[in-house]
Amino acid sequence: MTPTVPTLRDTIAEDLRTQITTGHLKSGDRLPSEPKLATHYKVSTPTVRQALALLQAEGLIEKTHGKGNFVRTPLRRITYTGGTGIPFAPDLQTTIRTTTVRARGHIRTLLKVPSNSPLTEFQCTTYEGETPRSVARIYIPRDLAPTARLASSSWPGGRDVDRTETQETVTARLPTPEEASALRISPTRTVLTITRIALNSTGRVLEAALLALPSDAADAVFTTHPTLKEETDR
Amino acid sequence: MTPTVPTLRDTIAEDLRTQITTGHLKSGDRLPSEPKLATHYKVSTPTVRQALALLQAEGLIEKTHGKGNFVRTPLRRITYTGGTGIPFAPDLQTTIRTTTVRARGHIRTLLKVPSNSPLTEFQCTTYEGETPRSVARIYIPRDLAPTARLASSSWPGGRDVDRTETQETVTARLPTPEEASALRISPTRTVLTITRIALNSTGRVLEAALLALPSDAADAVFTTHPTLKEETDR
DNA sequence: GAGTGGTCTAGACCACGAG
DNA sequence: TCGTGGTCTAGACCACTCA
Repeated sequence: MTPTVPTLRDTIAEDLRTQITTGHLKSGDRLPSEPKLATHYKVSTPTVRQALALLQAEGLIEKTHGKGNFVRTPLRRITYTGGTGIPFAPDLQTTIRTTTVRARGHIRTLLKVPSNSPLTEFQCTTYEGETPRSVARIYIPRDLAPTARLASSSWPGGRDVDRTETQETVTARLPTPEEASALRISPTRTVLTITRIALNSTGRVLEAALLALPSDAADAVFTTHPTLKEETDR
Repeated sequence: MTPTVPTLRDTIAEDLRTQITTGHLKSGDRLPSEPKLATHYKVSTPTVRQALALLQAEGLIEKTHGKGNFVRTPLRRITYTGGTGIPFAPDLQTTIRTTTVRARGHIRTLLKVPSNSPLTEFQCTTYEGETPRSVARIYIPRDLAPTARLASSSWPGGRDVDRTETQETVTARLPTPEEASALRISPTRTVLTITRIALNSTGRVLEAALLALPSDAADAVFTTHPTLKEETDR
């Protein structure tokens, strides 16, 4: 059903796609310029551009204004592991900026703290070489925040306090302009977002974290060992 | 930095967006036709269409060939809860088709079974009224599959066997053509995919599940209660 | 300055939905 | 049949990159 006739842009995209996947066009290669592709395929440039937009959405090519269209070097996928701090992979560097902010809006709701109560905000960016691979904002009530050992390996709001539960919500959406520029991706490329809150045994929220990762090169992995409660409460 | 000048399509999209969010245009309303919008904004129709494409990507409007562009009735978000069977929300109906297939390719790797070993495949679609909200393919080695009680509330591969670990990988990507038609979404709308495997205490894979949900109306929630092992192994 | 992609125009024709 | 959106054309001009 719905055997719709492939459009010109689809057939052009399909042709380029096979050239890429068969290795005819290699990683990092520059594609012919758009006018050249247009004359080659005997179509107008907008049609070529629509085909390229498809390949861009699939993550196969990268467009750079003034330089050309390039076969995308496949990014190694990075993995966010549930319950941990920030995405992890070998050879990732992380920069962290720490500021103090006042609780408001969504963050306040997540942390269940009064309005304007002081929070420590960690702005984390993970890099692979020069390429940003994830951004995170982590908020911790200031009376819980570690102060002097940010450079240590232990994570803020981490394992030294009793942390009994971590709730993580995963969604995909278009990036905010800030996220797009921080990750250096096009505003049309979706990001995988993770909203995480950590609770202690009294139900107090120890931490709220908002993470964003380019969805075409990121996975989030969660491993659950069912507890007795989960086994019985249904 | 990068205070790029907003383009025509951006300003048009922004105007329509505020009209929608302020309630000027209500849920289900038909937008003026594209030529009318073009004359109203004093641009050409392709420019209007680019603006509409942005709103479509954001999930704010729905385009229907031959009928018009409509403000999208915001879909209630559905939630997939980590470790469970399929997405859940009130008033969701589920259809399940069961077949027997032979293990091969990716599925075989996930289940760690020999090639061509028999599997029971559950093809699940979750509906909210007439609207499909999730699709799932669940594979279980046939010797583990429940046979006579599919209609019961217990889930295949479920809690009656010792299931000690569930690993779930969450990604976002463009839907396959099959997923797009099954979910009745445009092939350009990303889906949130969940790949889940369940292990028993011997490490045997009890189940492999592939789920896909439209990412603009779905969340995946994972709650982890750290075990002693997780606490200590770092 | 040469070459590239980004934006936009002002049309054309086709395909779909509904009366 | 009519109005709608979908596809496509053949240009124009601007903005960016690099030599």
